[in-house]
Amino acid sequence: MVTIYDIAKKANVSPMTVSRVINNSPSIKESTRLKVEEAIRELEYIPNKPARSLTSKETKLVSLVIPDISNPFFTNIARGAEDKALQLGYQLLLGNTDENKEKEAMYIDMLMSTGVDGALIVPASDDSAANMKKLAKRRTPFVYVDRTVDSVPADSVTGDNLNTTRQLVQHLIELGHERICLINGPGYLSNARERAQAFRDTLILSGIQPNPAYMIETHFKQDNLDEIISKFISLQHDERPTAIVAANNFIGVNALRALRSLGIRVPEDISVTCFDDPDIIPDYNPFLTIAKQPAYDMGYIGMQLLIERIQNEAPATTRRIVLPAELKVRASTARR
Amino acid sequence: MVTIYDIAKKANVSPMTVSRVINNSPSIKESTRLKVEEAIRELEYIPNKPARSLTSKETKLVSLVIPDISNPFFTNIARGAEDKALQLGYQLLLGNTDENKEKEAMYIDMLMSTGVDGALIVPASDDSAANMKKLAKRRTPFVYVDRTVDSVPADSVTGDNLNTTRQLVQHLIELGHERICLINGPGYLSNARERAQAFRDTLILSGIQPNPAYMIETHFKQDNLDEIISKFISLQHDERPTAIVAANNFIGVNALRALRSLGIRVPEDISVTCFDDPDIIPDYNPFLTIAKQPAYDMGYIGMQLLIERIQNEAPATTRRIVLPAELKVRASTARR
DNA sequence: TACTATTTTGTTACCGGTAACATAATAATA
DNA sequence: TATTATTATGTTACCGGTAACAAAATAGTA
Repeated sequence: MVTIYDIAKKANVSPMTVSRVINNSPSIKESTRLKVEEAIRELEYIPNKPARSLTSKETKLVSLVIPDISNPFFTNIARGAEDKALQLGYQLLLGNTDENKEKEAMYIDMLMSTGVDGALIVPASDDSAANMKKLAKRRTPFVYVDRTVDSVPADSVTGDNLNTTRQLVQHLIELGHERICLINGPGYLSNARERAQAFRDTLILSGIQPNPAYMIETHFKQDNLDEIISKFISLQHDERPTAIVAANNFIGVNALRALRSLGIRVPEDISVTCFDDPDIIPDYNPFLTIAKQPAYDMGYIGMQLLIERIQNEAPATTRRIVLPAELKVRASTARR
Repeated sequence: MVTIYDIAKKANVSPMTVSRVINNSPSIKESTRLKVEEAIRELEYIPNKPARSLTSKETKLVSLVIPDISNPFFTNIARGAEDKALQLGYQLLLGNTDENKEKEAMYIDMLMSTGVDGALIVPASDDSAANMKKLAKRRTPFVYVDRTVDSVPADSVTGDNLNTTRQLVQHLIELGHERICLINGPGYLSNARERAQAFRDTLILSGIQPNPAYMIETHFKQDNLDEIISKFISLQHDERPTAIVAANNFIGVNALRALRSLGIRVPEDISVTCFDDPDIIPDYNPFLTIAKQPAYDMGYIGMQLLIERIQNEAPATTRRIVLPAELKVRASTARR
């Protein structure tokens, strides 16, 4: 391995001078700079970042901790985050928690040990608080994306759950639906809670009494929903929901599958709508009516906030960026 | 920051003893081990990996360099790679080249500087050879996934382009198609070349003379194909292709879009088939007949090979793993 | 020309670990 | 009990850089 000492010898200067050239310190005579650069080129010297980190206390590494890169919503967050990171000279470490807080804890430990300069996190649960506290204690900056853990404050970039839920529900109400059910994520996630609240509020605002039986908590992963759906379907006709709001793309697809397997037609028998696109290619399957959250921007802006914080360019107060979604009315919702 | 020196002081031992406890060296008295572990817990000590890297010459970091995480094919590769890496104690760095060899060069430089222990690479071009040579010179192990750069040998995990292309083409021939066209990736990519070759060979084997006009090179990205497709469509009736093989998922979708915008029906007027699924959720949009390559496995196995190589457990010769694809006949191909 | 200010380069120590060797403590053996 | 193995711990130097200070070289001024 070629080090600054090799360069120094070759260029007949001290290692410190080489270091200065590498970091283009101003007080270097042009002639020595050229001499050193020549040697660097000839020996194909590449600076050793871990060594540098030892004194500089920074690694130029940031971590992205998400539930699952395979969910297009998170894929887009990842792409946005990576683009911004690269642009600002940081490299991105990826971790998939699978919504599991133990796995999350592992990543948090690894990332602190690796000495990343900061982390962009989609927390797995409110119980992630312990993990977040570890980061906070270590003064490793981090930013929440999509969800927050309110007991441990930090900058965040999230969707506007209130208005997005409202858009979805109002769209259904406008189509004449009243018995609308919400298949939500788990209540220990901030976004699921916000969506539940907004769901209730919107119904009430429209003069519809929310029915707790119509609000189900599942999780944000791919799964079989036959049981839940068939329970709805087995209700007598005037009790049966006519529309479903799924709290994310996977739940939406889960619901669609269960309905199909039960022989229920969408949207003829029941309307379905959800948060986020199951497709990563826009409009490849333009069937589901969705509220498309700006996932790429969430990652991009989140990384921006994070790096500002890393570089001490952020205000002392925590910043909460809330981004609107776009309602894409397509074929899975119909007039009642 | 808490260091082994702090622990040493607290536990009344030398730093070296602390180091030994951390690395659970065998020759440590049980009582001191407990004492030290106690101190580690109390002070919440976390080992500093960059410092360790300085002497150990390893970072436990591996890099994944792919064209675009947003392509579900690469998303699955990434997930497979990350799962294996985590399992073997490595962290994954992500880089998107956008099929651009200058961007690739940037990542290669960064990754060498960061001192990753190895890299999993989907090369952007045959001209990536210069980048791969840099890695080889530095003795940074790397493994090709999906594509190879033959001038710089290394382990590889690729799809079985020959047989996969054959499956696709034969499926079309069995449906009575003869004027089949291939919309391929760029000729400077090994997989595109192999697919072109297999395409020609399969036709000849079936007694069909390959028509060079039916073989188009584009690129593996999302793009507008109206021009290319309308050129095909404008051919007189008995010259007009009746089926399209797209060399990847994006090209498949590009073709579908162009056909739709030109008012051509699929599969009534023309059959369409492609490599890889545009969906990441299996069968979410079960329209396109595809050859589904085992992307997750490619990433998983690729990472396995890479880490074996890193740990000097690999044979001296380069290994070439070739994985078969699964033909999923769906709705976009029909009898002629 | 002598002296001071400024620019350029070098020296030393340290970042947080670990390898290699040295020494102290304990156990085994005669 | 003295001597030798063995086990447990400590010392020193180094990994590849850089910060902080020191010294040398050059420029500016009287």
